[in-house]
Formats: sequence, C-alpha cells, structure tokens
Amino acid sequence: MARPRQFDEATVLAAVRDQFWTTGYAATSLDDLLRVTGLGKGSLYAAFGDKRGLYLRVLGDYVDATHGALRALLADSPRAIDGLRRYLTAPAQDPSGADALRGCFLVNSTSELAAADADVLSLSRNAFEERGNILAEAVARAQREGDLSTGTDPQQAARAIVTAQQGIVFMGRTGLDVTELRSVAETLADQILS
Amino acid sequence: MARPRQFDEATVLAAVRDQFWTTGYAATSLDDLLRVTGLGKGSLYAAFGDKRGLYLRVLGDYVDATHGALRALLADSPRAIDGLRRYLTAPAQDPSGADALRGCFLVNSTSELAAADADVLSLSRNAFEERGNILAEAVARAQREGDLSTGTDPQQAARAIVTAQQGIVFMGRTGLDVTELRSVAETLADQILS
DNA sequence: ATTATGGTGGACCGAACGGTCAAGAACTTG
DNA sequence: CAAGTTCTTGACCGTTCGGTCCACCATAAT
Repeated sequence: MARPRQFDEATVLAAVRDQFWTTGYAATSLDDLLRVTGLGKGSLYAAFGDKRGLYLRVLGDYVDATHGALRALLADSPRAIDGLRRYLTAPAQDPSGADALRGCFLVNSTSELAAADADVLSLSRNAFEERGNILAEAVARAQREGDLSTGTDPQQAARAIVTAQQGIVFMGRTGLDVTELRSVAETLADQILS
Repeated sequence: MARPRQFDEATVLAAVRDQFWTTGYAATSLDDLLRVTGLGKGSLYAAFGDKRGLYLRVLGDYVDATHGALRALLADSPRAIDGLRRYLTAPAQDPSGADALRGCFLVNSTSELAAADADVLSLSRNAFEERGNILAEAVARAQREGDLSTGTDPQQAARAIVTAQQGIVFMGRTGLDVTELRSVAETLADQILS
C-alpha cells in the first residue's frame, strides 16, 4: 500500500448514481460527475474505469439494493397482501411528488439505453424477472393466507403487479399530481390484489 | 415563389420522428438526422429550426396522431369495452416484439426529458390527461352498455387503464417475451375491465 | 531518511457536437 | 432572356465531449 484514497467509495458511487438517475446517461457529462463527487478525472478513471463502466456499476448496485429492499419489505409484512399493496403503491407515497418525478433509476436506464445497449437490456430484463420471482413468493403466501384467489398462477399475478407498478412509476414522471397518482395506485391495487 | 423544396415535409418529419423515437433526443446527432432525411444542414434548419424545435414539432405531431388514432379505435368499437381492451393490450400485439422494444415515442420522450425540460413535461402531462379524458368517455359508454360496473368514476377508471397500459409498454422495453407480455396484458385487462 | 507505490489534479488531445453562413443552383416572374 | 427569390450544399466555427497522460503528492515499507 501507498497513499490511501482520499474519498469514500460508497459516497462517491451514491453521488454518481444520483446524478445519472436525475439526468440520465447521455446528458450527464464527466464534468458533472467530477463536480458531484469532488474527484479529479484521474482518480475517477483509476478507481472505476470509464463513464459506461461506472454507469453499469452503479446501476448494478442499485438493482441489488432494490431487490434487497423488496425482500425486506415483503418479509416485514405479517400478511403478504399488505406487502404487495405497499409495493404497488410505493411510487405514489412521497407527498412532495419529488420521488415520483424522479422515477426509478432502473426504469429510466431501461428507457434510455435498453434499445441501444445489449448489456443494459439484459440487466433490465433479468432484474424485472427476478423482481417477479420475489413477488411471486409473496403472492403464493398471500394465497395461503387466504387473501388472494388461488385461481391464478402466482408467477403470472406477480408479473401483473410488477407491470402495474411500472405504470404508476411512469405516470409519476408525467407530473401527474401526487394525490391523483396515489388514487390511481389505490384503484389499481384494489383491482389487482383481490 | 422561387425554387421549390426538393423534399416532402411529411416524409422528412416522419423520418426525423422515427430516428428520435428509436435513439432518443440526446443520442441523436444532427448528422443522424441529415442521414435519415437526406437533407443538408441548411435545408433542415431553414425549414424546421434547431434540433430541439424539430424534436418538439415531431413529438407534438405524434401526440396529435395518437389521440386521433385512439378516438378512432374507440369509435370503431361497437361495444366500448372491446375498444378499451384493445387499447390496453395493443402494446403487446406485434408478434415480432419489435414494436414492444421500441415502445412509445411519447413515453420515451417523457422518460428522457420531462425531468429536465419543462416544455416536454407539460406536453406529456397534458397528453396523458387528454388521453384519460378520451378513455373516460369510452368507460362511461361501457358502463351504459352494461359491460362495466357503474360503481367507479369513469375518469378514475380511465386513469387506471392509462396507467396500466404504460406499465405494459414499459415491460415491453425490458425485452420481456411478447407471449408473456401479451399474457400479462390480458391478465391486467381481465382485472381492470370488469 | 530513503525508496517504492499508489493516488491526485489538471493540462492536454482528437473527435464529435450543434449551429452559422455564403456561394451557387433551381425555379418563378416579367 | 434577365432579374429576383428561395432552396441547397458543405465548408467552417466555437464549444464540449470522453478519455489519456504525466508531473506531483502522500503514504507505507525498509
């Protein structure tokens, strides 16, 4: 070892993620990243590689974190149906509407890059498949707990829930009032979680 | 009048729209636009102004066209409920999956620019509000025709339908298999249109 | 204290960007 | 045919882009 790093890796990655999250990949310049991280070009490149590599890194971290958060949310719900409803309506919970306008980093990434970048496409596809799997377990539990009809395939129901949530996430990005967004989310939850 | 234009305006605008649609705003260079239109810089600028103006122009045209197509779809449905279902499942109809991967130009635009461009944001917000209004009429008709419960507010139900469709559009962009996408769309339609 | 090693910061690079402009071509009008 | 007008073409401009590189610095090992 020689000179130690003068920055905290997790802090830097979080700042990078937030910048990419709010302004997207193409519209984020290296100077933007240097500004929000406080690092010089040399440090950033030596530590994380080029812009695209850095992007994929923070995006992958984000996906892992959301999977963990979702698992925790569902596990912490005594009744699975409540966890599913919380998942579905989560994008409409911030009263300020700021979270809704910002959307989901993975969704934004998919929208911007999936059609042009095979790595982002497969990452996105795998992430949503995994999310469906996580939710499918909760759906099965909700069925066992008598809160959800056993007529439908858990996997299928989970995919419908994921899909509906992405719709809510997107409508938040259009600037729809949070109160209306929440109302829509509750309506959809009533129709889907029954 | 003097020298007449050597290009067809509608053809050029369609080519520009398709380019922006598939590669987004930032990732589309002027050279890309010149290539797909066959025009020189001077012609393009003289006819349509700068890149952003051109983008807003084709996006506005697109929104108008989709509103017209939606009105036609609903009007052409003897029973409103069928039109609503067709609207909801439309993003999953292309067997090749190409349309699904491409998504919706307005959705892509909103995802990329709404957070940073107030004009795009209000255009998007207004467009989806208008779409909700169009669908609300069809919901009311479906209620009168006895195909939809009269218990729910048409406006509210319409917003739920719009939201669900955006979820389907997005899942298509993740590369989800078209057959699975269609299955999800049908599941959601069953749950929402009842 | 000296040396080795990795970190830092910024100058620097070629390429690509959006946008301007002038010269000439193609048409209409008289 | 001549004059006037619009459109077309592409050279050109300043800026910004992502990325490289190197001189310098701070630490650990000896």
